[in-house]
Amino acid sequence: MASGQGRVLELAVLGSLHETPLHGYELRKRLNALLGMFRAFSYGSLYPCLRSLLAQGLIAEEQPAPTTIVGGRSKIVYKLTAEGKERLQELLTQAGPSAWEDESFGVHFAFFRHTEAEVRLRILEGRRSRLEERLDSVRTALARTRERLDSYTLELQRHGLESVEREVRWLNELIATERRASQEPEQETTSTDE
Amino acid sequence: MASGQGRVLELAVLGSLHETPLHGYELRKRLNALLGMFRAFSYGSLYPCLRSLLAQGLIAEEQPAPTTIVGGRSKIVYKLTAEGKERLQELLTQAGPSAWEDESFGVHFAFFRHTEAEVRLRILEGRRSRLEERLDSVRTALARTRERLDSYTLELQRHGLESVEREVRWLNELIATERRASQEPEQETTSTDE
DNA sequence: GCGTCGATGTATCGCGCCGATACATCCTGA
DNA sequence: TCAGGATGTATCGGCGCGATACATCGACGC
Repeated sequence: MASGQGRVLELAVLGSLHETPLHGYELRKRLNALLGMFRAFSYGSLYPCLRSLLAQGLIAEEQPAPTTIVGGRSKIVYKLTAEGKERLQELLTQAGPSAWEDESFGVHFAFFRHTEAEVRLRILEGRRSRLEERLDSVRTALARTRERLDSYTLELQRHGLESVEREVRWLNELIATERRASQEPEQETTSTDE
Repeated sequence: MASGQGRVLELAVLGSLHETPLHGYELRKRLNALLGMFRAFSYGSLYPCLRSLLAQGLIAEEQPAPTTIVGGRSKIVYKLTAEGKERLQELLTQAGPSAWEDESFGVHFAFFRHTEAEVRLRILEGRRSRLEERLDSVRTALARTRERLDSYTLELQRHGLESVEREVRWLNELIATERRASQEPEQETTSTDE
């Protein structure tokens, strides 16, 4: 497949490094603090990702003042290159399934600050329809079920349905807010900052 | 690793086949109807899993009346063997991290009907403390954050926190119900526990 | 001074499982 | 009549998690 379809990590790393240079260990901490509620980043994917990004020239090692280093303490600080910033912008522009699936939506959302309003809206709507389609399929499957389910299965269904419905409602609010915000500034063509 | 640590699929397949014999396609539909809100089972893992279970003798192919088959229509129906039932019981007895992690908890819960009350309780409590520990780490990381976060990041945190808190509350209710149910047969000690 | 324990730090390996894809048959409807 | 959709089995690439292995550091007790 065309490179970089499912790489959630690439966006996560590039996005984090955009704020400030970091080394692997702290990068992971940041990421888990930011998205720990949704997913858990691990070294097993982080370091290979950093290596790959380094090889692509999207990030670079940053040397601290070498005089202060005494014991040759290894601590590799990475920073975004110009190409990396470009790539990040490119990733932030993409509004496709790779943006609104379970694993990736949170990451994309976390960097919405750097995303264009139009793209934000399309991602939010994409996620919403993804969830609604899931609700549909589960509901119809449930309705077609002949045998009566035990109470645990039922409770699991109920809880799952409720969770997803709740997220849909959350998305509805976000979408409404986005729409409102994009129409409010009649005068002035909005700030195309950075 | 000792075999069968992370295999959520094994339990899912064995558990489903315990109800009634099924073939791959329908097995997947069942599973996705049952757990589609939490995860999506795919053929890419289902068929290899079936093959593995078959090789282990935990499931077996079931022949329909061969006279009615005309065109050599392939439709491989699997059923649980005696060993399979044993293995299923074994899996249902295990209350460990492999039971209360995100991907596996739903599957274990879905078959709680066949699980001992004590094991059910331990899994529910394990899941709860898993979530609380996650809440803790994210909350403290958030509190330690110096820089002020943008509104999107904040909203993501808020939503994530709320979702997890909600699940904890759900678990609390379930645990209370389990406790009540296990004490009902005795005269009540008016337990003011916790 | 000495041991140990936890946090910091980089790195790799196995492999479970997903998504996409291919291919074949059956049924339904325009 | 034939296209399209549901049914059905199967494989391949590869992402990313969990476990693990090291190494250094500061803090603590003793």
